[in-house]
Amino acid sequence: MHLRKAKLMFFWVRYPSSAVLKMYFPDIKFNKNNTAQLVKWFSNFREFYYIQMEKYARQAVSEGVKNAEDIHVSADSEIYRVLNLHYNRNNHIEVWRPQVPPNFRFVVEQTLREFFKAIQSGKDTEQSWKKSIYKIISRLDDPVPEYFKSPNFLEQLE
DNA sequence: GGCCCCCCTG
DNA sequence: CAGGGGGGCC
Repeated sequence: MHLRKAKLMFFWVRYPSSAVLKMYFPDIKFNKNNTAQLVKWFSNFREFYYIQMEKYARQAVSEGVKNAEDIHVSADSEIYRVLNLHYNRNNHIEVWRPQVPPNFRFVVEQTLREFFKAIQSGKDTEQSWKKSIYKIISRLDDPVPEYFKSPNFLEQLE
């Protein structure tokens, strides 16, 4: 399986269905096991992502940020660098293609704001308070570029 | 049953 | 990241 490629896909999709994943790994002969593994990878990717989001959102609250709208994420933001290090360790996208999709920055910003609002309003004390946030973020997936289907995708990363 | 997702571990 | 368990949905 192609872990690096899967991680790069995360910049576009946080909740890809197994059907979509299969389309973007045309060179893989899927079976129950590797399909479950790929799906599991994204689950793990999301966990890392949300852990970081909660961490930075709480940091914003402690720093006295008043409104969620005051939270801004740019390529220079620490959170952005942390995420890039995790999903794009060798800056494959930058060197090979123009850039990380602009919408990813937006998604991160939205996620931070949602966590911030939940924490600030004390909803983080409720049972499964993250569920509603997950639902919102799940609607922000973008189409994965066609070039991810290229048989030479991984080679082009080198 | 089968498929997903989340949670918690190691 | 992989394993295993719990719970929801069809």
